[in-house]
Amino acid sequence: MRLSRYFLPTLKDTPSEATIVSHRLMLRAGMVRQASAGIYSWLPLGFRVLKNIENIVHEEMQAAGAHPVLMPTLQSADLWRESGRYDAYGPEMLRITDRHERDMLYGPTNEEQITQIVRDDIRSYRDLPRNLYHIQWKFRDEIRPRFGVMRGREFLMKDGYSFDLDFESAKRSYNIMFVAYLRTYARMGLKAIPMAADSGPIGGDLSHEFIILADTGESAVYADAALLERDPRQDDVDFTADLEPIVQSWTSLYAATDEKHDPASCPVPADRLVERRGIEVGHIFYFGTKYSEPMGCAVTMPDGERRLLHGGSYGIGVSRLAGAIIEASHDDAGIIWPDAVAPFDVGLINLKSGDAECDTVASDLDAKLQDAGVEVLHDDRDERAGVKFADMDLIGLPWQLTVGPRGVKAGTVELKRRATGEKHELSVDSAMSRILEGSA
RNA sequence: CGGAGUGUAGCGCAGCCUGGUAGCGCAACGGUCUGGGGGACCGUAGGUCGCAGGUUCAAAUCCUGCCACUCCGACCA
Repeated sequence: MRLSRYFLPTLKDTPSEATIVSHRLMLRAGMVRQASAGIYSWLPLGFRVLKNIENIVHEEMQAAGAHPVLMPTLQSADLWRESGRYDAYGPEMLRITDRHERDMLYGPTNEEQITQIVRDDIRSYRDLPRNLYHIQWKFRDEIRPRFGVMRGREFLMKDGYSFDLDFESAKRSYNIMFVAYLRTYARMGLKAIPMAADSGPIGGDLSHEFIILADTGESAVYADAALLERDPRQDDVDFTADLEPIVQSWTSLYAATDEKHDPASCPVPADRLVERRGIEVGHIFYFGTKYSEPMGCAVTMPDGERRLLHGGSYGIGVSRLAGAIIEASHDDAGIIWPDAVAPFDVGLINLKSGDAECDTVASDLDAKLQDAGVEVLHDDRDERAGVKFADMDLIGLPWQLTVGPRGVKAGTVELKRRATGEKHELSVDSAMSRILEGSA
């Protein structure tokens, strides 16, 4: 992509409304613009990040056996009256009336909608278990939206729902999502720690929040130091096997948000207890028959018995993650994207746009990288070097490749790794191979 | 919803107290010189001062009401 033809409105000054770093950087890097309180437009660069996050979520959900669907943003109030939540949900739910005076609502979540779908079309125990999910915009009319996309009113969420015959099987579904979440966050370059959470009025101890650590996080978290040192990656998981040992290996170590943490009863000795800041990027819970009972969601068993389904729901804040990743990964100059979610792999800087030799070398490199499957943002603007370097650091692409008259004469280009700042003068070929190795 | 603020050019801000020609920096546009970490100079363009009403010869400035946005608190992916 040639920057001269792209839409990347970067800012030198920080808009005054932004106080936390991810919000500032998302505005400055031209990723988002605020439409109104807690509601954002996503510009090309931000949209690419959002899509990358979505893709990882899709891949991991499907690897774990969940099936993608797409449910509407607008739902019927009658459906929510069935579960009793139309009245239970407070002013946080945006209520709308259509031209026929029918009560509608902009979905803050989709338990009712998915339960209706399953109720209508899953009739036999043979059809279970099932796990359906979608990635769709939600609206919650937060009392006070803030922190940019980290706590917007409109936000993109992956919400998934499992349906099982009994607790045993529902617990298996829960474990699958637990492990899938670990994998999902790890792939984004994040260390997300599962922490015991309140599961609301129903459902014992089966609820976990996934928290990533960031100095600017909104809530304090307390954890066993051993937990923070764990490598969150979960490679080669066999989702058909018993996942309880993996889940246990995480949940057996103490971790709690400040709401749940009680210094008096904390089992971790002081020297091993670590206090950090965290951002919630996911929440999973098992809720049994909370929705299937009032909404009559049941299947027929071999002996003819009608059995209510046991449900769980699983959320990932997709748009929040874009901000959360920046909170966890940035420096004074700007964003430092983990490779997997970066909007482009390489920022190619032509220092002397208009110079025949530089133009040729840069264009060739651009083409070669693209042929090799590398996504390139090619800064071919007629700007001064400092502007280009500053913009490139700001938007935080993993690799920066600089083509300038000095290097062109010597037959080299400069390759910089954004995360470390490490720079090397290399031949075009070895720069290429470093990038291909590094991003593979 | 309680508390505290802010609305003046695309962005960052001054001017308001003490009413009298609407300003600065950056960005934009044209040009000259430059050219490896946000360069310099010359020129141009851009504003119903959030909206409505009031006071006054005269309102960005004083008064009233409304709206929007931000920050702190309780709530949430």
